[in-house]
Amino acid sequence: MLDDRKKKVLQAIVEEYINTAEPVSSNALTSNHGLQCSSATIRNEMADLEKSGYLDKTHTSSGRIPSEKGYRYYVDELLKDDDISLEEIKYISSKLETKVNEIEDLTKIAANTISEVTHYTTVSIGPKANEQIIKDIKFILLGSRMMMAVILTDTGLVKETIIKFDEDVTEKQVETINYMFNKKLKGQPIEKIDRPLEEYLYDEMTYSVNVIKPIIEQIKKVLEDEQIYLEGANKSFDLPEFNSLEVAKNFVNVLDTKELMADMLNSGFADDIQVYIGDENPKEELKDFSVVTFKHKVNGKDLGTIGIIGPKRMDYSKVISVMKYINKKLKEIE
Amino acid sequence: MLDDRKKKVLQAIVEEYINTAEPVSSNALTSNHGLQCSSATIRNEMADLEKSGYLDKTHTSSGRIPSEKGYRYYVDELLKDDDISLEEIKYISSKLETKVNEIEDLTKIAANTISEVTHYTTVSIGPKANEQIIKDIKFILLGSRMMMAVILTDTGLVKETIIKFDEDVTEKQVETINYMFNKKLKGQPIEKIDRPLEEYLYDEMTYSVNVIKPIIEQIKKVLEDEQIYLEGANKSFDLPEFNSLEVAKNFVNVLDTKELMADMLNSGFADDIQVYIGDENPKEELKDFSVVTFKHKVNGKDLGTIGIIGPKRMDYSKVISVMKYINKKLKEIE
DNA sequence: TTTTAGCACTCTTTTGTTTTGATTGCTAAT
DNA sequence: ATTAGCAATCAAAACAAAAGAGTGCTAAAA
Repeated sequence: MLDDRKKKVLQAIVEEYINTAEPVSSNALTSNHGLQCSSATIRNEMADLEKSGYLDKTHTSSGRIPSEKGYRYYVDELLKDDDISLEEIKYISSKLETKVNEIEDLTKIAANTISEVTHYTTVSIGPKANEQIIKDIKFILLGSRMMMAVILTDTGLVKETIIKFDEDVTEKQVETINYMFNKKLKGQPIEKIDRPLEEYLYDEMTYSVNVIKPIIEQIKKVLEDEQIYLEGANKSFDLPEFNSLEVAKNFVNVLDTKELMADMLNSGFADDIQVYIGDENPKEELKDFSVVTFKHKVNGKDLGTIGIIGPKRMDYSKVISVMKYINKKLKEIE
Repeated sequence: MLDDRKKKVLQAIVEEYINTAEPVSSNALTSNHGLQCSSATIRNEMADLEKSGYLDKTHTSSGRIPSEKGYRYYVDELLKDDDISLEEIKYISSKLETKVNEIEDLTKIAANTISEVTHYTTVSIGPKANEQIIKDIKFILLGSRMMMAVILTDTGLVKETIIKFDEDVTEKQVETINYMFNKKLKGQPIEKIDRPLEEYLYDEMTYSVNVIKPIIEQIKKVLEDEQIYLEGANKSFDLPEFNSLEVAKNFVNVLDTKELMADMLNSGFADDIQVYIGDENPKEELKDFSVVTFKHKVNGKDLGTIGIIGPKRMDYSKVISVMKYINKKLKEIE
């Protein structure tokens, strides 16, 4: 366990490094940071902290930088989670008051707001339909061989898709389809749109496979479809760590890989805020970055996930404060 | 006017520079490129070409690189537009055979294919609704205060949107709305959904402003909405010009600015392929890049636009060949 | 008149060396 | 337990020299 002064030193180093991106020297900590001792004493403390793995050196005679263990300790034990100004609160509130017609948009707006307030890159993904309960399905004929299906869920999610057919479909058929789908699916979870349902419908209805099959297929497809939204990719490029071309390239690569982003946002089951520091990231490609994710849930139902990607030297304090505040606000809206 | 040998020299330099990204020396051109003369002669030709503005030097004793005028001449006069292999043709064809339910998807697939074949970053934007003719509008009640509007146009474009109300809306009202909108709009261009229509509807229908207003507003909003799709942002980072942090940063900035991308894709009225080299770009921010855009049109109706963004040292030959082929293929599909 | 060989000159790139300065770790004094 | 003092360490900056690639020009050859 770290004694009080060690905690203070560690905290000071983490915060200083987050601010300056430069290794922190023993001297730098004597001036402010409320440490009442000489640089020599701090040097001793730093040596200890390094021995226990909380700090790293870039070379023999350099100042210290936090190790991943150091960041972790900081996030778990030393963090302030109310690092948010009145202006920021006002700004966030006003942004979240935007009227939205689709709940996905709320997640997008939240992600956009987080990116603006924290100056980090965010990614977001809409609600996962799978867990939701079907409230209503509507089929609308848009042409002789084209139909739209609209699925409404208990959380207010609306998913619609166009379905095209190789043969004509009549108004009458659509009515039956409407009736049958609703009879079987209303009140059921979305994953009930599956193979057994398809078989059942083949039996019950006299229409050809050419009608039922595309409907099921297309609905499944649109429900699985995970659209990723990116905000402020350019913001990261102003950070000094992105002066290394390798890091910058890696970053663009990561952002460009939609599957990776989706996996990242879907990993972690927690309802709340998750912090992944460097190697803690489930994805190898993210090992040089820190990721903070937060799932927007209501009654255990996923309404979308937002992730911040930044350097390990991320301003965790600010990020977590902002996320907590937004989380609170979102819950109020529901 | 350039004589034959000068053309050959210019072409060789452009192509060599596109390949190697290094200033081209007089010596490099003697070996291959079918020039039957010594390096001294080539040096003289190069000096001439530089004097006429087709070539630049990076410093006094360096080889030459094409100037923007040089690239322009190359694109206008020296380009081969059938620089496409059998494998590429096969690959493109197979990709474009993918069944799509919405025409926007076709543009996305084409953009993705172009990015894969050329290894450049592409951006794409869906069809502009404005110019299209309304074929049908459908309103579907999704709840007591929620409605969906679906607009179908003559080119097969389908746009749908959710509209929420502050008061209850009845099935009966929806029927009237359906009737009125279709009566006024069927066969009309989409821009007819405007203020005069709104006024007319206020007069004709007895419903409150609270119903008509959100419908018109939301429909207008969704029709104006321009979603930009990005493909292969990471590919550009493998190019040597992106070793300059400034260029890389600029590039990410540009891609991140959706409005800029939209403007870029919307600029230029031509039906066909447009090449913007460096300063020719209508947007200042793109002056270090070359952009090739291509509008996918059928009967003069916009079905989406695709843009390639890359270094000025872009492989115009390949890019234009691929675009031409894809353009041809797309026309076949319609 | 056009082409080419030859060579001095220019400028970048690379490599090596020295200097500077920040910061530590350790020792001995407080 | 803390601190002042100082040698040791190492990165980064500044400087210098050498190497190499390529041109432009001149004068000879075609």
